[in-house]
Amino acid sequence: MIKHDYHHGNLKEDFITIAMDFIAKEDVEKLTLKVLSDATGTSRSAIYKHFKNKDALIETIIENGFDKFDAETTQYLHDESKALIDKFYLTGKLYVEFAKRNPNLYRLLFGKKYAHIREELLSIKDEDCSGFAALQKTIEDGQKQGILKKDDSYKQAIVIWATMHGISSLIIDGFMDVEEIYEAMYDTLFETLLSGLVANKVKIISTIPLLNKVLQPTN
Amino acid sequence: MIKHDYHHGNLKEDFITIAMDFIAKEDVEKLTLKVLSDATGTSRSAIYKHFKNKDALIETIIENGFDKFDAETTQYLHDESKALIDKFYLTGKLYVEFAKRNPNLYRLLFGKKYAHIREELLSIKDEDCSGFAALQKTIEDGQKQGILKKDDSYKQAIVIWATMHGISSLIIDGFMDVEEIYEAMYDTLFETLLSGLVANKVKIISTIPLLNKVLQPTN
DNA sequence: AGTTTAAAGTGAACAATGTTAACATAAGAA
DNA sequence: TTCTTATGTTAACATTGTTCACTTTAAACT
Repeated sequence: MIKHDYHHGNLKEDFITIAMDFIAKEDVEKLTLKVLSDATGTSRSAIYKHFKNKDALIETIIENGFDKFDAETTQYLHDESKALIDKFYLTGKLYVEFAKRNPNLYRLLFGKKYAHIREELLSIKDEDCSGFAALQKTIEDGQKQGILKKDDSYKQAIVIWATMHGISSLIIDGFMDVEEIYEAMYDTLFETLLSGLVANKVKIISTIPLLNKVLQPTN
Repeated sequence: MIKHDYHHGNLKEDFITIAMDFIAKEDVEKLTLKVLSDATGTSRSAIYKHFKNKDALIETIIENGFDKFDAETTQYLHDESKALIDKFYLTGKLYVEFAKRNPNLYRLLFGKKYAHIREELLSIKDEDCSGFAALQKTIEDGQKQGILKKDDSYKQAIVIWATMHGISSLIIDGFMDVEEIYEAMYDTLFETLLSGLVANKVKIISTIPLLNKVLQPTN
């Protein structure tokens, strides 16, 4: 008679940790319940005592994923020691690098497959905590300081987001030889993007040499 | 004894047509072999006489999909009756609208899931046929005409592509109330993007009022 | 302490999926 | 006509998520 380890203790937490670790390495499609039961040494159906179904686990992963994403990408937006323009440059870089470092998680958070779960989560969460709101606020600061064109800050935030999302997606979905081209590509992209956002005839203050060189008023 | 319809005739073509039609309406994930066998009135394994496996069918769909994509998005790049700037504006709009009209196909063509198939296909195909090459050539024309900044045309093409891919993905993957915001959003995005690409002190010729208003030299 | 109860495990079974193998039929070439 | 081959069929398989009836154990309540 086999002695079973009933009452594992913190099985729920283990499932979450294992799932997060798995997604750090492989696509969420390959995360099966068998992977989880094998890793925890439990039976295939043990997980159903802790999550309603697989989607409920994914929901937790997405929740944790957004926390991780916010923690790793928004820091400069709240860092008042940084010049405003630099906030955009550095935050954008953190964004793309997060996607590069966590391609499977990024796809899980921003892809279509689990959009229904994401929407449910984001509708519950306090929207003011999100990175998007912080971005929008930074844009509004830029407008007040005369650095950015006075325009709908929501639209401008979307423009910036779409650009970063686009380059991130192209990179992690296999359209670019990442290590070769990434650095130069990001700078070109950022220059182009910001040229369209900054107000004319304003001297840009930045500690990043590239930005000083490129974004000075032309007249 | 049931009379079976052996030798369907053009079953392979039917599978392809049905699959394309299916993806026009639903996600490729839901395209199962059962869907195909039911739709053709054949057995579950009939498809294996025409395709090595499911991936081989998907490969055909992707191939057809790229043909469709090129046919529906690149027309203005070769239309010499259009002003150069308008080519970008109109092509970008066709791009986003293709994604909006064919979200499932767009995701299939540009997503990660079948990237291995896409890469195999694109490595075989003549690269000069692709829309990207046409975009790059148009950029080079713009540089020669002094309309666009003289820079690496490959990088500039990536910037434009990333921007359009980004906004398209955000829209079809559920981040925007599409009908509400799309038109205005696209214009803002395009203005911002193009401001960063055009050469300064050059009068832009366009038949699109928006572009005339926004992109004139400021001095 | 002893009993009850509920939480947290187990294994067997389901239907749906892609896939393969053995078999059946029909069409065309010899 | 006969043989071969293309093109179909059915049955079976492993893997997937999921449910159900059962078992065990920790803790709560006399």
